[in-house]
Amino acid sequence: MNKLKLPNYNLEKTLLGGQSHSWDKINDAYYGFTQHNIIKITPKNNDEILWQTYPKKDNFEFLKNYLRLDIDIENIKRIISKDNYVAESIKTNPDLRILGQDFEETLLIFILTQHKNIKAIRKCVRDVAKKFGERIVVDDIEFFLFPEAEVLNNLTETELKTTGIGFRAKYIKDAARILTETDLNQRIYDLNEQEAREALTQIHGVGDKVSDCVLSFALKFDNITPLDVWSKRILTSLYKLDPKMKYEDMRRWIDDYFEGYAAWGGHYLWEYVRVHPQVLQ
DNA sequence: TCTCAGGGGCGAT
DNA sequence: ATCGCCCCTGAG
Repeated sequence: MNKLKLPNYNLEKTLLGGQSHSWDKINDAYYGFTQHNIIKITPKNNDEILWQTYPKKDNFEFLKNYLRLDIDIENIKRIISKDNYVAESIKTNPDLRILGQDFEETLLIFILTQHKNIKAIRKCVRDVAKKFGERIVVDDIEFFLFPEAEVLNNLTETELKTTGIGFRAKYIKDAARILTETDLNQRIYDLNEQEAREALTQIHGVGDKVSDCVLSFALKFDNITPLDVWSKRILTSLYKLDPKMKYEDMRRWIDDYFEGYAAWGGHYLWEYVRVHPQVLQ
């Protein structure tokens, strides 16, 4: 295991919160899966971690990028502390972070999240991994990598549906096809916000919300936060926005409000009301 | 056992 | 611009 100094990083809220569905906490350690590796992180002494990646060991470049170790969290918290709701959330969820997850994995998984609750999402993501992903054993625990687009692309819609993903199967199929047959996977990193969104919404089954999940949770657009039903409730109920506002106008509003850090401000609010839905009353 | 809604998006009006 | 429906799963 490698040791890393990691003060002010809320592993619990960051890894087990709403931006990733790939982590489990088992005996005080966090285990996560991607399309390429299993990551184990064990908190130690409050301000450091022990970590390892499998099967390719010691992949620090991956970890550094995934945890976004270069972020100045204090500065961001200062910028987004605009009101009591955010301040309260920072207290409730101290040092919650935004991750830099893999593009392809994030896209595929958030396609699966449509019209599901968190529990169902976690189950169905694991079902897909278990059925079509590579098995890796760490600490005598069985994990599965999330399958690559190329693997999914070679499956029929019927085969995909054996995992219980229902109408999302044809969406996964179209995404897998585009990821396999085009260079989107490389090109996406050179695109600006508008171009990236256009490229993503070309995929059948990917709309505003899912593409914003990808922009925010994978592509590091710090000014974008996905506006799902909960975020919309927050904006209309707490911030008195008109419920009939178009998605695009709400997105512009929250981007402006958090001065380019909507990914962070929006996520602090989202985690807060998820734990305390009564504040929306 | 049955009903119902759930981290959206599509296709028909 | 609005609205029913999509396939499945877990909660009540």
